[in-house]
Amino acid sequence: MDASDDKGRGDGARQRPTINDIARLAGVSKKTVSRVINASPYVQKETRARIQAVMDETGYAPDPQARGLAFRRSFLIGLVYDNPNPQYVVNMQLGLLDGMRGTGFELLVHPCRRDSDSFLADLRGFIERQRLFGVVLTPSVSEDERVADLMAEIGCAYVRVASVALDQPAHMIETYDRIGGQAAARHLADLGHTRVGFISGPPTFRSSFERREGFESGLAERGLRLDPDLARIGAYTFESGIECARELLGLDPRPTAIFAGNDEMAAGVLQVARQMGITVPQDLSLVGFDDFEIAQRLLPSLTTVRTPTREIGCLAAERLLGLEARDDRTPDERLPALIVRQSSGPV
Amino acid sequence: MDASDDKGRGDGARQRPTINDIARLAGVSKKTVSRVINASPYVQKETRARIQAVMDETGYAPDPQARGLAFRRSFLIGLVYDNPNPQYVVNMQLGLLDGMRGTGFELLVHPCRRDSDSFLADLRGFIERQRLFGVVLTPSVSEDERVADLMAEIGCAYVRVASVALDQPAHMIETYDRIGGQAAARHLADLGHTRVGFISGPPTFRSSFERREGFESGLAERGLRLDPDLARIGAYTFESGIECARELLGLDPRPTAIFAGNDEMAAGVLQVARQMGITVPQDLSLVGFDDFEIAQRLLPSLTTVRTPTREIGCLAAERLLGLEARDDRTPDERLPALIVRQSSGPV
DNA sequence: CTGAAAGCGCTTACAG
DNA sequence: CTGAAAGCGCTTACAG
Repeated sequence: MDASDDKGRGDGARQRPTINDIARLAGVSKKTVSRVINASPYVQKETRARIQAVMDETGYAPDPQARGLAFRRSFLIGLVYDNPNPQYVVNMQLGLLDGMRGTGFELLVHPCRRDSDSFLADLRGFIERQRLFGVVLTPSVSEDERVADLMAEIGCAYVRVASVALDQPAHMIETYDRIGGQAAARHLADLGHTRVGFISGPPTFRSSFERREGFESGLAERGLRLDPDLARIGAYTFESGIECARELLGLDPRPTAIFAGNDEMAAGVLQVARQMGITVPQDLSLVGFDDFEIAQRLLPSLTTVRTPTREIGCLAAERLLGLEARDDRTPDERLPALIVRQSSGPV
Repeated sequence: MDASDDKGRGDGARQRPTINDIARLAGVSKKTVSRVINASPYVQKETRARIQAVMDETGYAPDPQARGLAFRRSFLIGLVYDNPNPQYVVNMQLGLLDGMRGTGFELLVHPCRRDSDSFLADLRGFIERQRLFGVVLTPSVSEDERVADLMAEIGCAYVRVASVALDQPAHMIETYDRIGGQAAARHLADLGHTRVGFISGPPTFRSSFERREGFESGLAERGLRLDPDLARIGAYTFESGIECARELLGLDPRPTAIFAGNDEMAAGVLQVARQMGITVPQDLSLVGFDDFEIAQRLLPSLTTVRTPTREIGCLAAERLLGLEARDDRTPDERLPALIVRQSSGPV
């Protein structure tokens, strides 16, 4: 087939130019065009400019499937997750796409269940079948060493998003949840609370531990400690928040403040408080974690710790693709930050 | 390269078998293997069995990139959406993946902004660059005729998910929002409400119109009509729900029931009611639409209309891939259904 | 029902 | 710095 065949095709979908068309129009071999596509330094400046001009004029874009076949590796990135929170998932996807913009890579989604018997086999099949360029792993998949081992074994690039460094820097984006827990503690201590309750996430999430550690260290800074009688283990779910809140708010004396490990559980606490006639923030201060949409929907609106998930996703994509030179953000923008709303106040 | 080269590779990642390996092991040409892969009828029964056995033993899976290159079409499906609700997006993705399971197709996500100047050009680039097999369009992208025209022009398979038939059956999955609106009206009328308010979504979503039409027809069935003074136009957002609720609940006499076009706006209504000292459901009955997670988090929990988004997504994928023969669901499972909770009661 | 040849649009390995 | 040949793993078009 020759590019001159193009004329006369009446189907409206004009044939896309190929590397051969560009080579012919620019008067070079296709190997030289290939060098321009792949940013090889071994192309004379004028030759490069001429080829680039032809590519621009014709709107040429290399075919990712053909390139992938020759490279033995696709231009696809997989997002592997088992996180149940839709807002986290969507924000992460948006962030990854931010980081991938203009690269020609595309995003494949792969929700999964880590407790499934076929979890690892499915994941392996997904990656090998598509010859993925790499994957981004989010909690709790990112905290599973079997997954990291699998990636190493099959030679798949990966970045783990987790609350703390679990791997070499090249494979990690940290969310520093500990700092968020610390901010919550300082906030409550500064409001004068001394009898503070805590509801953690489940032990299967590393963030549960990190948020607690941060909270305890923040209290310690202010000369306080977390009374073990005021600590409960939840499951990051609304229902578990309700359950733990019933216990904590049934104590006598009860805590004057509660830090919940995430917004969902904080919403449960708020509901129990209301049912028990405990007014927030007058009788009880409440702080959550995540700053998902629900935090603004609650009445009173929820003081919480925001993790910039979209920004984290962007960083993860950039790290995976080796694009971080273009990163001009200050480090602070990716750290958890306290958002003060109506649910917290002085003792 | 020969398959016998495989031994000795020490990198742990054993070379995948190719169509040539299968052909050699089965003692046939690769064209015949190709026929088995593509379920061609022109293969002798025993030959097919022998080839299939070799494929099973070796764990052979055809390379989608190589197949895609030869087919001039990838094995990728795109989800194109501009829906702002994370739960909708995630459920839709899960449903699409349900419908694609076992087919070898994968899901690419493409969030977009319909109001962007480059919206159509970006979409076209995305589809052509990846040579997508097809796309699933959800509201409000699915309601944009320019998009349908573009798909026809570039010859891309597509399925539109929308509240009402906007296209030929092969390109449509309907969600029948009208039926949901009707169910809400019947419910409120049966509870004895005659002075009912309505808050619609924005005119840019076809569902706004359909839900209202259904609501009006449901009222009409019970000999009631929607008083135009009790109707407001919202934007499917929490804030717009608050705004419209302030107006409706400030009327004298005020409505004894309100049907909000979605759960987000219903959450806004509930907040205003609470601030005004109006008790739900004693002083005001409230019904939403969607049954997103927030419906169960509210106090009182929200009576609402559930659209089975995940099931709809599964159907959309099956229609796109031509797999509907395997559909054994009853039609009713995909229809909107009223979920009665605490926010609605007798006048 | 089966196969040898050519091609999909790129890159690698080699040569100059 | 540039190019001709062979190959990536499949399918199409043709022949038998």
